[in-house]
Amino acid sequence: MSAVTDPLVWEHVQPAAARRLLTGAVDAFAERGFQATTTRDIASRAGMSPAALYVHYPSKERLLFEISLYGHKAALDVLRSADTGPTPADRLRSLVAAFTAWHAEHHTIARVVQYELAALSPEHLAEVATIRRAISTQIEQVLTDGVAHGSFAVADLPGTTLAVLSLSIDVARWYTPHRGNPAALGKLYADLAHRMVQA
Amino acid sequence: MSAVTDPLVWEHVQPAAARRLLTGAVDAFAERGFQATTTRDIASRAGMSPAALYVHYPSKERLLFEISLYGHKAALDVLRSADTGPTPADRLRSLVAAFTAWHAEHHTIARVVQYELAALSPEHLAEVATIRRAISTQIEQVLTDGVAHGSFAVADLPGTTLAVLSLSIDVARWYTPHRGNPAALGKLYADLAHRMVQA
DNA sequence: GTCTATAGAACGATAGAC
DNA sequence: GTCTATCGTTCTATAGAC
Repeated sequence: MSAVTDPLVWEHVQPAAARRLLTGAVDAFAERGFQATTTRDIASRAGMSPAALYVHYPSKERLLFEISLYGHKAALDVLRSADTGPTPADRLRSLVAAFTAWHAEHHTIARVVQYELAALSPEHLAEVATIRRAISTQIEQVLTDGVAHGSFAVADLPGTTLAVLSLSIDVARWYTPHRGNPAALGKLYADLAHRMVQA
Repeated sequence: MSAVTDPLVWEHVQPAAARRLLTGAVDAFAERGFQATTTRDIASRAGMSPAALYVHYPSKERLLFEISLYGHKAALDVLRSADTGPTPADRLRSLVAAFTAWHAEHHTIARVVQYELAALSPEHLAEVATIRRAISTQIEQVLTDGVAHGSFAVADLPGTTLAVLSLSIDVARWYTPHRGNPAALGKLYADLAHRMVQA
């Protein structure tokens, strides 16, 4: 079962018809991009006529926003839950493993989250940008703590924060299920990120 | 002067009208994506009517292909020229510094190269895929050499190759000129990549 | 080689029946 | 809440004058 079409992921979307449209939109946006996806395509993936979409969503952009907002919240939740461990090194490894595995496991949602920001309205973009800053802060804080603790050596804090995030985010670009499993990839990337900052 | 609109970069495209269309297309594709860009937009950036585009290019996709093919060749050339140094560590640092700086300096071309592959025709995609494999091989070889030399410790060779490439490629997603200069970013990333694989 | 004009198709979104 | 039908717009690409 694909992570994207896993109904548990979108259980909070009601009624079922709205959920079918939303999961169809995730698959289509991830596969072809927002601009190349037609409302007819989304509706037909949900087994409905083009007009039925507008009963549940006022526009194609609103559908994108619902996906992007939920995806950003889910990614931030994953990071906040993973920020545990006795040392900064343990916390960083846990953060990177979880964030990377999420991008692999949910690579279709992640692709929409990371690569379709430009298609959002200015208001909707501002809303997800707030969450993006919180995600970045979560990584930056553990690096700061590691430097204070003496276990990390970081010459450029904002630059290294961005590099650690980059490593996980880029997974959404290339990942397909046949290219390794999310947990193993998370472990590898946790190791690589730790080595990047180790004193 | 923006790297993209630097006429020296596209000097080989003749006549000048074709070059103006091509640089307009690079800017538009990088800014809005291939699907969201209209032929009218490209033509107006070149100061021409929509119809004039078709005197120089048979389709919008062909314009994308010319940009993507040239961009891939330029990226591979940068890597091949940078693969120098007495030790694998020196070579890796030089490769990552050059590849990263290229993605920053030419971030608009790089964005088209890395994020618009899905809009290419199957035949054109196959052609650039050949170059992409050569790019990947260039990094993988130096990692292999470093392991044989005893200076690198790499648990997962294909996974680490991809991670090193990811770090540079993702620069195209977020880079703007106000976020640091390409050479400094290249140095930082060379250091981070080296630490990722150091024995 | 550039223009104006437009063909022909597809798009997002709406109207109104059931 | 779903359908069929379609509105009004916009798109890629072409025709033909200059």
